[in-house]
Amino acid sequence: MTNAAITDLVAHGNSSARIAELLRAAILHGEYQPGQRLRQEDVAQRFGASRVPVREAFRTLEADGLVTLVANTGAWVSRLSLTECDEVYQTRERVEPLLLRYALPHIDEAHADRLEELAAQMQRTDGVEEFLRLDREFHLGSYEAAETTVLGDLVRRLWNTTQHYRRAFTLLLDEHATRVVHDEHHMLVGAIRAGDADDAERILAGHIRRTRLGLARHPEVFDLLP
Amino acid sequence: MTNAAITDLVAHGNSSARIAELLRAAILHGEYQPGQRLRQEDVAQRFGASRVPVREAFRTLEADGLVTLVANTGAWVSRLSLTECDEVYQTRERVEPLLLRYALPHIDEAHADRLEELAAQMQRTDGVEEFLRLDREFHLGSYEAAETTVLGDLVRRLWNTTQHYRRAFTLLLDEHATRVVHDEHHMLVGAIRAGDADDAERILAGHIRRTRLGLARHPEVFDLLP
DNA sequence: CTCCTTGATGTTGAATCCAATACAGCAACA
DNA sequence: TGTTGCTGTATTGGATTCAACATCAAGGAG
Repeated sequence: MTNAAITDLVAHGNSSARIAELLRAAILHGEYQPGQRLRQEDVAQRFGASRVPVREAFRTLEADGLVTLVANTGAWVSRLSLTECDEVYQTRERVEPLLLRYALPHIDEAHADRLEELAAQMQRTDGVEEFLRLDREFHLGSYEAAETTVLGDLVRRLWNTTQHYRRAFTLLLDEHATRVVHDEHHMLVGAIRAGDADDAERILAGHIRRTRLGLARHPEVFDLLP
Repeated sequence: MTNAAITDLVAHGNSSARIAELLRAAILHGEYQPGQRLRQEDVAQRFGASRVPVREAFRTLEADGLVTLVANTGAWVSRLSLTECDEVYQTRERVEPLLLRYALPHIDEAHADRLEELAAQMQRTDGVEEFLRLDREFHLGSYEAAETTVLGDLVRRLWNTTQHYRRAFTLLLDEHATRVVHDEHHMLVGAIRAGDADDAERILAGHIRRTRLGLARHPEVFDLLP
């Protein structure tokens, strides 16, 4: 979401749900960094509300894993350790292939074309932010057709918690690694087109696993973060 | 948690976290049924607090999947459809074996003995509530040693969302099905003792899958709920 | 010089009060 | 008779106000 879009929304009606949404976007966008303290008063002022709905928004984002609350003390943007990050990736490795399986039968030709186009765009871009956006759109886009309730939310949450670490990690990708990533994206589209759920699951699990192992080999990623 | 324990806690200091905890326990204990409306004023009175911390507790439980909030309208105890329930079980089938794998290397002899004892107790009991309590203690107990943060919470949440359905489903188990469940529990302890992660994963996944398929064969479970 | 106590200050947490919204019941009309 | 519009009431949502707690700095005792 762009900053202009955020500002637009501020003008409209107030609600803790709105604040949660905007604050989530702001955190994912990198406006607040992991470990940074969130003062109720500041956030309230920023969104033109009182502290009560802000506290409710904090509770929502806490459950999303984006904010860490400590009673009588304060709120911080969540900060994952290397092991926690690894844990999230291991979980994603198990869960996302299942979600893709749910989505598979509902992905039509046009949808697959769109995914392929995203993969191609990703290959052409140089910007890190652009890459992150496209990658997110590609993967979450491939799950979009799934008619699930809990599972979809769960996966989105896992993505959100690692957003900052994806950004830092992307900076460390060498040419070879990048090439493999792109190859896997195209293979994934192929399996999706063929409607081969087992194959798609295998490729996706491998894709996530590769990222996880890459992350484990580059613990310095965590030094790039504040 | 017993009702007495709940009442004890009411007397102590107030906080939205405390209310969330007590309300969670009350819902899981069956005091509030799926689909039942939760009025802020009622809950506030019950726990001797004002509506503000209750609203925060609602937000927490919403993220837990126990409460469903509709803006400007109200809060209800979450009610899962058959497909949603199936979805949760499919997710558990993927995720819990991973958590068990995390726990496995930290389970010592004494811990395994305790699990075996729980499995044996479960075999001896006739009461549904007792069975549910022991089953929960057995499985979550087997994960207890895992030094995880997100994954453990995630699994606990999945268990919570299906608590009412587990209760209803247990009532429908015939003698044969019950026997298979007990067998699998003992096989699981065996694999845990042997430290065989692959085998333990396989058994646990099958165990959860069997329950899921049983649930799918007995859609009348959902008629037992209000 | 170090460690503990003690107060000042800022921040969080909760209660009360007020506004806005949804809902039920009733009435008027086609 | 069924539908639509209106009004009163119950309930939720948010702002303000006040209390409780944590943090930090300064000062005093060992």
